Amino acid sequence: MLTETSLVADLRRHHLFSRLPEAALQEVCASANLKRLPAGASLFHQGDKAERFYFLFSGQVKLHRVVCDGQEKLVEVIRAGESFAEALLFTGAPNYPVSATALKASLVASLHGAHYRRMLEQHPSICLDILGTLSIRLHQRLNEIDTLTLANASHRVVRFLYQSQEDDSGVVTLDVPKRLIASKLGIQPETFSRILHRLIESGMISVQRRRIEILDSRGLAAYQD
Amino acid sequence: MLTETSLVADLRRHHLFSRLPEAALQEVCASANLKRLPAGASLFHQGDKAERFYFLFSGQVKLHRVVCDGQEKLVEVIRAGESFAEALLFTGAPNYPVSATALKASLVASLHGAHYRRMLEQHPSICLDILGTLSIRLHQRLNEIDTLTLANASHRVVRFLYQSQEDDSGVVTLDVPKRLIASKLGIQPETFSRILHRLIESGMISVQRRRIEILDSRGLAAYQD
DNA sequence: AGAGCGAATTGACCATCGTCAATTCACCTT
DNA sequence: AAGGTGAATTGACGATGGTCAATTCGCTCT
Repeated sequence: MLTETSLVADLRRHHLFSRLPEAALQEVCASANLKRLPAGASLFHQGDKAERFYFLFSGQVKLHRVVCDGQEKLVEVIRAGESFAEALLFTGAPNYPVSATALKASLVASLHGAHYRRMLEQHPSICLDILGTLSIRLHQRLNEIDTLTLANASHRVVRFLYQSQEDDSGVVTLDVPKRLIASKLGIQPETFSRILHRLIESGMISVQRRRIEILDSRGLAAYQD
Repeated sequence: MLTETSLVADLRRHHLFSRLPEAALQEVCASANLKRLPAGASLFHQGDKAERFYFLFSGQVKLHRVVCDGQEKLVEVIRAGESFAEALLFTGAPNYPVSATALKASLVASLHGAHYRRMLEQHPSICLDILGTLSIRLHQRLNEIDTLTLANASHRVVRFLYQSQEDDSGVVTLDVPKRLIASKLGIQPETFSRILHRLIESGMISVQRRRIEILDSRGLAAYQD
């Protein structure tokens, strides 16, 4: 049960809920659970029965997969104000395709999927909005696949840096450990470290802790090996 | 303008149109163009203004991207009865993120996106169906990203073979040239050829032209290097 | 401030895969 | 049937990136 008005207001700002009539939102909140997760806590595991989806009020959660040889692969980092595991609302898939683990202490709402879905059927106009965001995610994935099939690791890192800078300021602030970035790029932490080093040596970037600055944007673009 | 009843019936079978009222479907057909493409013909290019989406009646179309160094990357092969480029109906993205080229002589309907979208707003219940298929695609991409980040090329090939066998029969029939498969897996044609060869030598599979048979399913599963 | 711990870095070595080139193969046209 | 074209294969070589191990760094907890 979700009652705090500031939290309900947070929900309201999300596209999954923004166009719901007041009564419908109340109903959603009534069937919601609030969960506090300490850093490192697991929310659900890949393969678990998927009945609920989530909204992150504060903190940070990672979605990740375990591939055959036990290696972990980062899929996405969820930030405050974002929902996750909502795609399976629509696929009818019975299990989570990823695991969710808190990176920092987090506050999440757990929502009942079937319940929300019934709500949606009564307010179908919202579907168009959701279609929009889902399509955008699809394109993001397409982009990621591009990155991963780009010939070599340097390409991927450079591309990652480009895509991660906020409003072309040339500044990239990593909000997760470097080894997770490496996992997302499909390379080893050692390789990631070495490539950054090479970029520093050639004067393209500078790195302090988790803050990376792009010094020579066009040089970087041309770097591509 | 699309009038042939057998073609309209084909459209009807597709989830984008199956639940449209008769009058709405008529209207969609009225604004449709029919196009014949010889093998190798281009339908649209990556970056082109995206106002139309497509339905493939017969033949085969590939969606592909060109990455920085001029290499081509296969994204998807479209088969008869499938629609494509429909995701951008909802993203509002102004340009195609991929190129479309006929692999075989093909017959496609070209549909006006904005027109269909207006139709959808009047029949919002269909959106739920579409949400379903879109979500499924999202999962497919997730799977593909898994495949691509799996450590080595052999893993990817083995995984590809598994996923491509029709109903666990152990038979995989490639419907595009091997070099395109290689491109989809993010490896070179030479590497693909060598890996298949290794699998043949160890008795895991047999290959005749484009027909691959999995002989030792569990051995293949264990192969993983 | 110091101890402890995981992350990050660095070095050395080696397997893997990409590249270039030559050859064979399959299919299509004449 | 012969010739031509692009795909597929095979070989040789080298660069790239993974693995293992040792060391340093940075943060947290006492």
